[in-house]
Amino acid sequence: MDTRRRILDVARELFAARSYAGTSIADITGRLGMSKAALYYHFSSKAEILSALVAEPLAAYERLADSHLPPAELLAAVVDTTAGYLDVVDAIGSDPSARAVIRDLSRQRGADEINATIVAALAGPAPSEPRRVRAHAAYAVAKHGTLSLTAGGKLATHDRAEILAAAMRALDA
Amino acid sequence: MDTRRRILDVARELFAARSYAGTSIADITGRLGMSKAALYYHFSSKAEILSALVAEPLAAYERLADSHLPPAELLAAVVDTTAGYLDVVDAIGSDPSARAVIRDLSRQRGADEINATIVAALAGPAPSEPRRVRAHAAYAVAKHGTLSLTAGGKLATHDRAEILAAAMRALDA
DNA sequence: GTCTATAAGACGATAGAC
DNA sequence: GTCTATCGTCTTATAGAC
Repeated sequence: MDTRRRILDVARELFAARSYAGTSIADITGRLGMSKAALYYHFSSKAEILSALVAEPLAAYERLADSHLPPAELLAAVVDTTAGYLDVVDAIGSDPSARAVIRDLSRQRGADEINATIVAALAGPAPSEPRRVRAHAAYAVAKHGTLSLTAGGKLATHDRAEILAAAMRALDA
Repeated sequence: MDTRRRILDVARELFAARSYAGTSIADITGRLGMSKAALYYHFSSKAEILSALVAEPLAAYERLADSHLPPAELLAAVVDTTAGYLDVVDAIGSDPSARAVIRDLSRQRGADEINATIVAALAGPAPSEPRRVRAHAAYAVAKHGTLSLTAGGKLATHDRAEILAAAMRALDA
């Protein structure tokens, strides 16, 4: 059962470097020193590896979208969720081939729709056009700011407070 | 010579939807109703299609990184460059397989390094840790905020002013 | 659980006719 | 400038032995 984890770790790393479509099963098993058939004992398809990788973070973002939290708490939750699943968000959140596979994985809402829901929650009901723009800006800070800031490492407490404050300033004119 | 443009248009669209590695030459020619051999009359390889697509926007970001503009002007230039090459940035800027190919295209600085240079310019010389965090936040607004805001369309003048103001607020505590 | 071997097809790219 | 046909390789996935 530890082999499963090792496969997922290597897959995440390679998907981040070469994308899902650009990574072959042989690439993964080659780095692990095992045969392709051995991998298929643990996973029934390539798509299932991706699915196991994204299921948890995707569900977390989905809960956020449905949380009805006020803007300040919602932004904090976006920062924490992004930091918490940093490696997966980095590896797969920006890979079109992975996103396409996830969409076809019989899932109702894709990542794009979840993002849009969160931005709408930040903007509030019947937002003015400037307010809508500021919601996009704040979400960009909370998600991509956190990502690029903590590239590779962990999010320190004082950095968390600072990025959250920046997101709030972007939201409130 | 118009055929070349039609190929690039379809390639950009498919790379955005399925990534570079996830798009085959047959996918592109299939949508254009031409044979694979016909495409290879206009481009000598798949990588050359990608290269033709990204050369101009990549050079534009590189000029920005070397511009030594003060923060306010630099952020405005990032917003305008991102909006100006919206479709390409969207299609390829977030695709790991494309980024890997571009890196191997005998180019000195990759996209990651260019981004880091711009963030460093925003932070200024010998920045404090909070200032460094704010530089990441401001760049996230200027790039990803602009991207998600104008998804598919064009950046309106008043939206441009609003996102720029949000980026400046993120930068200055 | 892991191996070797292989099926069945998609892939990038080319040859040569028109 | 575009076609059909094909080369050699890589791909996902499986069969069957250990």
